[in-house]
Amino acid sequence: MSSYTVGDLASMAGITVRTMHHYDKIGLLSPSSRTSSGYRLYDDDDVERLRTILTYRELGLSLSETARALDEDPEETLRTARDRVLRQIVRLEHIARNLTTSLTDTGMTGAPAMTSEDKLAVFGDFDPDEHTAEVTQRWAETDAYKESARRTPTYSASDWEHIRSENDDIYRRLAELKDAGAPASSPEAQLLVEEHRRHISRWYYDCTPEIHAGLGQMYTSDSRFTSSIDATNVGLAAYLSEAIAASLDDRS
Amino acid sequence: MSSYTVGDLASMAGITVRTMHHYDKIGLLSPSSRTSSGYRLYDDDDVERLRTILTYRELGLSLSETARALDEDPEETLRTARDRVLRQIVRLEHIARNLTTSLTDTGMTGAPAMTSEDKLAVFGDFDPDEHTAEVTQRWAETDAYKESARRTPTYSASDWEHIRSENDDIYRRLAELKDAGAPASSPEAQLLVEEHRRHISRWYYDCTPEIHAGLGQMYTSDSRFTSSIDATNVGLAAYLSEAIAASLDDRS
DNA sequence: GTAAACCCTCACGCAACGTGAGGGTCAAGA
DNA sequence: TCTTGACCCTCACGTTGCGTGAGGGTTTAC
Repeated sequence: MSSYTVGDLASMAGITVRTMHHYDKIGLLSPSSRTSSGYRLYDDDDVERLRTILTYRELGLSLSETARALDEDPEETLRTARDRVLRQIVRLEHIARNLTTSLTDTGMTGAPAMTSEDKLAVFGDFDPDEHTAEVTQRWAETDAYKESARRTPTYSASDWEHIRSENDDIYRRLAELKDAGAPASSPEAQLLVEEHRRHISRWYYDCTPEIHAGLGQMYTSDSRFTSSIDATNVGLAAYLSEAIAASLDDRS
Repeated sequence: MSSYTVGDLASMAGITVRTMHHYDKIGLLSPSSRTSSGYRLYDDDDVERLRTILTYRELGLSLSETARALDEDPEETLRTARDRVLRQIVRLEHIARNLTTSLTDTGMTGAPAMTSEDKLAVFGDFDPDEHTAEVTQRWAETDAYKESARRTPTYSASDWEHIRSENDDIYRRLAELKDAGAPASSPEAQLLVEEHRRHISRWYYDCTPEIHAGLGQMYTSDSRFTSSIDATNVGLAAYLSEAIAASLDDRS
């Protein structure tokens, strides 16, 4: 059982003593003991906790989110974090693509990085998927959404094409299952449900299973969703909705 | 010549009025005029400037950096920004891969998630940032880690493989040019020089043309570099070195 | 025995705005 | 004309995650 001073731990972790003080003050990581003269003393458990904290921080969680995550299921946290990281990657890739074209284009006018598509994108002039806008709207009030509410990235035409085809693919495969008579709770369908959730998480917003469940309900209760989805295959909306509901039952 | 109020511009750009006020106060974007009653009025030039500002912000520049960038060479700014974005993508991709691995592993075994190894694995032994590599090192020496220290599998083997193949590819193509008799200053060679620089920027550190030039000199003056590069093709180190030097002459 | 190297607790500063408070301004409708 | 609601204005304090001293004890090494 070894113990460390603030300085020890700070240099080990590559952070400053001030950061340790800060984590102590906000109650995120308090030393397990103090010396008679008031020096902070951390033990191995504290080290472990700090490691976890720093991991979450690296993943982009705020300190309050980290505090919550420490009391929750690590797997859930990691899943959420990964979805977030993936969306971040998509966003950066989009930016990088535009930067590259801007750089290789001869047009070095006064306004940099601004292809006409960019200008539209920045000002959100193109019309994004109506349904997602609706969804985002509805969920904008929930805490779950607020937490990870980053601006929705602006996708290019080719991005949208890609997203569309990915989406169509999921619908198509799901329709095949449905027509083959597989129950909505079957493992095959459940895999597609998870893929569907990840699809939304990756391209739109952080779709937790709970939010996904809310979406699923709307697929049957909101006719705009229903008709949109049933355009691929009649009855698919209901099937998907049922499958999503089943996935939740499965978890609990 | 149209003019807009703060609210107009804010809603157009998808930002808040407060943000506009802020940009005004810090002198980043002040309205070109005011009404008699003090309302801010922005003209088309202001709109253009705001667009550029938001683009830079999107690229991750701070507002002070943005202010500087507005007065500088757009191309240089974009190049630096892109390198930064690319490195960021690499970092996130690495994290995402490891998160996926952690998730599927724990999911299958049912083992408690987020062991010490997991946490190290998320960032692992590949980290473009030298500093954090040292930090990881120091972590590994704590008692807490030693206790539970089983060897962490090298998740980054595939990363390195990828980097190696990318590097080899550049060398190979450059060697072809050399053997075909193309001068080091030829456009084809220069394209590869740029690709080489970007390769380094993407995987290792921010390699400015100046740093690149320094590297190029070492390729001939430091035998360790020379022999390593000449392993692909004898004389390649000198050729690459010359090509890099030529790229600098070209710029000035 | 003293100097260097730690540690402590305030407490203000920074970025980039969010969020009211308290109060004018402007076009539209009763 | 008068009021209502949707704008606009200027303070000015709150937030996050610390940085950076200020002023002052404590420990350790020579």
